Amino acid sequence: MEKKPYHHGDLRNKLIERGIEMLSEEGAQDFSLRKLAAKCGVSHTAPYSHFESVDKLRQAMGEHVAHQFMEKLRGSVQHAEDSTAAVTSLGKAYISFFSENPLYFQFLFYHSGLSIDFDEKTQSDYQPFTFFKETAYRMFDALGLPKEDYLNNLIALWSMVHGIASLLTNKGVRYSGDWSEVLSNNTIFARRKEF
Amino acid sequence: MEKKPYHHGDLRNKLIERGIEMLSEEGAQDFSLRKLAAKCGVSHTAPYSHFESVDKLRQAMGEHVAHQFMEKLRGSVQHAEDSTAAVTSLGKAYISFFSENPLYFQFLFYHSGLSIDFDEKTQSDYQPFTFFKETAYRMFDALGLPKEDYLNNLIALWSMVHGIASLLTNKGVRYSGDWSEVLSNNTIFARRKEF
DNA sequence: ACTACAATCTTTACATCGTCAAGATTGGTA
DNA sequence: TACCAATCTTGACGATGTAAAGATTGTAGT
Repeated sequence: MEKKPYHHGDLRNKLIERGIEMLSEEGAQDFSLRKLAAKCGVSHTAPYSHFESVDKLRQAMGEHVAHQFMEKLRGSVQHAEDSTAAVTSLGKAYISFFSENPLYFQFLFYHSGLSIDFDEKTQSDYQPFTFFKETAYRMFDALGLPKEDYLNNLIALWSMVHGIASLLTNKGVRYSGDWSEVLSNNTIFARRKEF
Repeated sequence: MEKKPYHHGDLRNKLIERGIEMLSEEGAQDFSLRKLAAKCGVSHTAPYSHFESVDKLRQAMGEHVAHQFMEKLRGSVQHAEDSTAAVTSLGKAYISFFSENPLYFQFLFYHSGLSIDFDEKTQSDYQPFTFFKETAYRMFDALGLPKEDYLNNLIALWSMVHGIASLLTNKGVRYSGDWSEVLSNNTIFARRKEF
């Protein structure tokens, strides 16, 4: 859409895109403003014309990644037969997104300034969590769950999916099995009367 | 046990302890070797006599925190009536540990060099995961689960607990409810036939 | 008791980092 | 055409992790 806002090129967008590239290659740890500026062929302070600090840049990069994430989540429920199937494929999409880009997890949840508010009734932002919530609540409706259990079950579901993503993207954790089946194949929660 | 290994004091241990203090106060982001050295009253390169790099220091700090973590987990199952109660209070201890020290989560799982191997049959180290596994398997025995479901259910349980800890320690996530009840009060996993 | 040695700590130096201030470049606009 | 404001560069600052060289000092060997 908006291109070449100025004479030296599309720096703002290039910073975001090459920044995310850099992230995928080197990790959030080794990311640096100066290296990124060099990779974009500009001086080390040029980014300050577009972002007031490196944190604001990270935030913009985070929003970009969050957008990709959302696209994946949205696409995953496109052809779901019912609301339960929608939640299932949503969870799998959540997990496979980070499985494909392990470095995005750390970045998205710890460096992007993203926020999730479980208390807020109306989540205004175009955010992954809102979408997850709506999809889950539709399933809860279909299952006829008591309304007062909605929030707790939403968080339980989200925690499980998020926990799987957190573990599979952790370099210190090794598991040769299929992470996306953890959600499907567990039987223990159905067995126990109370934890 | 081993104290004052040399003439200027117990620097190695002091670095670890004050380092963890610093962490609790300022967060893993603002941690710095030089500030820590200053806080210990030594020059900024003195730590290099005990740790070859800042990452090795973090690793040692991680092991120290992991030890505290283990103490908490061990204590939590001390008076459990049966194996199911043990798993429940273990999960709650896991969650409340990070609830009390939110900054430890990031540190322990991303900066300490800790490793968890779900594939390994015999986990040799004195590690939280091994303990969690043994406790969970004891419950699976009591419940008469099929052996081939053990690993998958272990990971499902761990993911849920870990996911809750991950969310509650995330500064971008707000939830005024009680995180430690998420594990207990969910009903959705018991309801669904298959995800 | 004296001498070496090795562990510990200090000083100095360097490259890299994020950021700030001042000035140069340049496209659009009046 | 002249100005302006957005964009980019140059140079500098303090903070960071770390390498190299030298000083200090407890301990071991004679």
